[in-house]
Amino acid sequence: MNNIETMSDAGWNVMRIFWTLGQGTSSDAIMYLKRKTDWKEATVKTLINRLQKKNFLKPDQSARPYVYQPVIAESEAIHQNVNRMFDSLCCMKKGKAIEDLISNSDISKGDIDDMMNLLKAKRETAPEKVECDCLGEV
Amino acid sequence: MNNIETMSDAGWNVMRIFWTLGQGTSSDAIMYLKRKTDWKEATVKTLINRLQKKNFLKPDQSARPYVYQPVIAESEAIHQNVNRMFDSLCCMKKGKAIEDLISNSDISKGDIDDMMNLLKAKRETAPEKVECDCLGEV
DNA sequence: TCCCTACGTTTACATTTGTAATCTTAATTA
DNA sequence: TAATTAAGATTACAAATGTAAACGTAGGGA
Repeated sequence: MNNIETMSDAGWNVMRIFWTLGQGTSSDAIMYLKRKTDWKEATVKTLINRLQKKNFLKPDQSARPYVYQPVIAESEAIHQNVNRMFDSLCCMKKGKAIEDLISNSDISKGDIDDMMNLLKAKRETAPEKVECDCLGEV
Repeated sequence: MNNIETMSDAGWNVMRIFWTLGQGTSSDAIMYLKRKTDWKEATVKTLINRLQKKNFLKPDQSARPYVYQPVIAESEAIHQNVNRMFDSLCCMKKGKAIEDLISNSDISKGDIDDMMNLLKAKRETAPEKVECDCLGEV
């Protein structure tokens, strides 16, 4: 619920493995990460350790090798992550930033349809203009 | 063009002042930031300094107090920032992440319209499904 | 002209992160 | 059972970051 802890970039890549597998051992992570990074085994182990300390990963210690499971759902983590980043953007620029993301991302037809419905609804109550808030309260 | 340097969160908030003002002195930044943070003056000065070192801010030193100007455009910085973050997301989840952003952001009617047009065009060539790439190359 | 002060520069220091080596211990095999 | 190995834990260390104090100096006012 209240995960104030923030996930590092490197840690994020480790979590993606466990999110996708559902669960796994450290050697699973090491194996898959070898495909996309040139991290040494020790590096992955460190990352797994830090992820545990931050309570993003929980090991089942009843047997060895431990089987690690994500404590936080991927969708929840993504939600927190992208919104935290957007919080730091100028309000006025968020629309264009989203357009930029749409342009640069592969999106399935289904997701596009969902998005268009969402936008259609949102348009009803959308403001004419969103004001910049970069200079703080008036 | 090739700004490999990354902007810290705190630095980002300083840049927003100069982006919005176009240019300004350190006391401008200190003044406006006092409205949204409880940073000491010294903190803002440090941040300005680091931003210079990273070549995000350039001072006009022909007179005192220096007048600082952004070296990188806000739109460009936002572009780099949001796309870098999206690069770290699972391909398959990007669509939903954008929907999440749309839901949680104030967006003007104009931007919504632009977005819908963009989506309409994008839909023509959109894939049925986007595959997860979290486990690396096949 | 001299001092004060605002503002730029340097130094400080704890924490987080990237990246890894090493140590320890449980488990497997000879 | 002894030796080897795999994997978890501890230690390492530089760079970046958040946060700020202290220092030095040019320019304005007494």
